Amino acid sequence: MSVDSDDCLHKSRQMPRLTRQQRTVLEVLQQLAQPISAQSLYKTLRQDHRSIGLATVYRSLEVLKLQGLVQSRINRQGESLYSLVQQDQHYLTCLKCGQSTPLDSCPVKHLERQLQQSASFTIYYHSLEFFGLCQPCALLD
Amino acid sequence: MSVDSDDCLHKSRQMPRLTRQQRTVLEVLQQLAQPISAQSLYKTLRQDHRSIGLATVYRSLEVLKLQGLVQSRINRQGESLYSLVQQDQHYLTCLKCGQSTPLDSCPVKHLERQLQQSASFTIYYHSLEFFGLCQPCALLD
DNA sequence: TATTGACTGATAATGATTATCATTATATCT
DNA sequence: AGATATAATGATAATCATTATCAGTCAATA
Ligand SMILES: [Mn+2]
Ligand SMILES: [Mn+2]
Ligand SMILES: [Zn+2]
Ligand SMILES: [Zn+2]
Repeated sequence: MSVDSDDCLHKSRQMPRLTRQQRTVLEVLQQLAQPISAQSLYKTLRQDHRSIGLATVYRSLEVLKLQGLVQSRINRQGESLYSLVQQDQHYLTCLKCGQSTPLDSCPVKHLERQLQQSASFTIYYHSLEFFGLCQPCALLD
Repeated sequence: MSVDSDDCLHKSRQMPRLTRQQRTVLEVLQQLAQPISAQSLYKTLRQDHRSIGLATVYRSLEVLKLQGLVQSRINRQGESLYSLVQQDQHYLTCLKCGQSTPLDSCPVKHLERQLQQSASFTIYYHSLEFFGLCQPCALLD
């Protein structure tokens, strides 16, 4: 009889329960539909009067990634954007103007499952992005 | 009758011929089998006594990307690595130890051609990478 | 050859991320 | 519970790849 039902969600080993700050960071990501940078997340929390240290924001995101809960991609300006792993979004990005258009579905879901089995590697998420020129930029030549 | 055979390689418009520095950067990438950072490329050229300014290295790489000749990906430390677009390499990367294992072939070549036609977007290259835990790191739990 | 605009390189500025370290919270004992 | 060891936090400083600046140089064209 489980007294603490939350335990069911975790592996048998001494998987450390998430700290208050780590849960806060996770909640922000859950409420957001879009990837967000660590800096923005930090500022968002300050405005909400739920401030946590900037270093802790970075550390929490790292922990959550290692748990397989959070993923990151790096935008044009070299800034990391974080989101839940279940957000599985991919983009066409223009090298000239930087505009990103999302694809309407993930083309490699199946491939990931396939790889998962062949390789001795636990896959948490993937990144896939196409780069080139959008129509307007291509016309300028 | 073409007097200058090199012209055949370029589009009709006034595609500016590459400058000496831009050609130097391109040559380094051609001789290398591995992606290289702008900083390393800069140092390599210094040792070769073919020095060009660091800013020019960055600018040249940008020009070459816009020409569809060069691609970049961002490594674990947030540093951009550059290579020729024809190098079509993808990795499994461990979130804990950072070790990257290359895949032995590109799983999305066909997909790229398919997208190219449907979308009004000129695709130069793509990035695809899988993240998770390698066996040793997964065992440590 | 003079004019014009693009390219270069030295250097300074930027800004996201990481390192440091004293403090605080949490877990593990007796 | 109280004592002790261990991990997490937050303020701040340090790092370092990249970008901005700007004066000087090169290259094309008339
Ligand atoms: Mn996907
Ligand atoms: Mn590929
Ligand atoms: Zn564009
Ligand atoms: Zn590993």
